[in-house]
Amino acid sequence: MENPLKSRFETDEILAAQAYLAAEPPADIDPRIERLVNDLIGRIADKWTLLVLELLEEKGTQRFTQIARQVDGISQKMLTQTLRQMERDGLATRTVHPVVPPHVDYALTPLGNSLSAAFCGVWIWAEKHLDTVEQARHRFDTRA
Amino acid sequence: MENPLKSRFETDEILAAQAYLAAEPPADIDPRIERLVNDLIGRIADKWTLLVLELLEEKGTQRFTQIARQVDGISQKMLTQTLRQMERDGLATRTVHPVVPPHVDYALTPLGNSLSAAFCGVWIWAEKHLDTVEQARHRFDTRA
DNA sequence: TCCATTTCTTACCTTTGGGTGTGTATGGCA
DNA sequence: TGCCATACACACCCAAAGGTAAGAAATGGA
Repeated sequence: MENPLKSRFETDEILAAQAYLAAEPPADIDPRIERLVNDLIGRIADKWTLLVLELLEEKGTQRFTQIARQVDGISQKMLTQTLRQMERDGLATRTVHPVVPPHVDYALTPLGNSLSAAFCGVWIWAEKHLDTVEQARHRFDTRA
Repeated sequence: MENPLKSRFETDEILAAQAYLAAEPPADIDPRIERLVNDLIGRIADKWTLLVLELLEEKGTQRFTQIARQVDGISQKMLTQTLRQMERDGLATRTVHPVVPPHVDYALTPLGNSLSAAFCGVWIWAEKHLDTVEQARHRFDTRA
C-alpha cells in the first residue's frame, strides 16, 4: 500500500481507454468463422484426444486395449468416447475384424496426421518450457 | 454381417499382436517427463486459456473488462480464474494501477508469447480444415 | 458345461466446471 | 445522501464430465 489511491479523473489514461473501448474492433475476422474455429478448438483441444492423437501418430495403427494401456489414466469409457469422436471428426478410422473375440483397430487419417503435425509445436514448447513453468508456479505460490 | 465370425485360433495375426503387446515399447521417452508434459498440456489446452492467450497475443495489453467482452461467452468468474492461472504459470503479467475505481491490466510474458506462437499451427489447421471436419461429421451422423 | 477373450454399452454415482448473484472498497458526481 | 464505476472474492447451485462396475455376444478349448 505504498501508493495512495489517485482520483479517477486525473487520468486521461482512463478516458483514453474508455474511448478505445467504445470503438469496436474495426475489422474483426468474420465473427461467424471465429465462432466455428473456437468451437472446433474447444472440442479438439481436449486432453484425451490430444494424447490419443499423439499415440496413434507415433505408434501407428493400434487396437483398443493397446491404446488403453498406453494412455495412462484413461478409462475405457473415455477411450471409447474419444475414439468415437475422433472418428466422427474424420481424424481416425475404425476397422472391425469380424473375428471372435472382437478385434478392432484404429489409425489416423491424413487429416488426423495433419492435426498431429499442427500440434507438434505445442509438444515441443511443453517439453522445452516445462521447468520454466514449474518455477513460475513455485514462485507464485510462495510469494502469494 | 456378410462375414461369418472366424475362430480365434486360426489367427496368427492375433498371436503376433499378443507377442507385440508383451514386449514393452523398448525405449519410451522418460515416462516421468512424459507424465509431466501430459499434465502440463492438460492444463494449458483448456478452452478459455487458449482464447485469452490468443486475444492477448493479437490485441496486446488489455484490461479485465476488455477481455471479458471480447472473449464471447466467458463469465467473470472463469476469466478471473483463467487469468490467475496464466499468471501463476508465468504466461501473463497482472498490473494493478492504484486508482479508483480499480484499473488492472494484463499482458503476455515472453513465455506466453512463445506458447501462443506454438499454437499458431493449430489455429491455422483449424481454419483450414473446418469444412472438412464439418463434412466428416455430417457423413458420420447420417450414415450411423 | 463353463470359461476366457475383446470391445463395447448402459446404469449409477461422485466430482468438477461453471453460472448467478451478492458484497466490497473508494471518491467523484447528481 | 446515494449511486456509479472496476475488478474482483465468495457462496450457492445445477449440469455435465468422468469413474466404476456390470453385462452382452460368440465360440474354441479345458
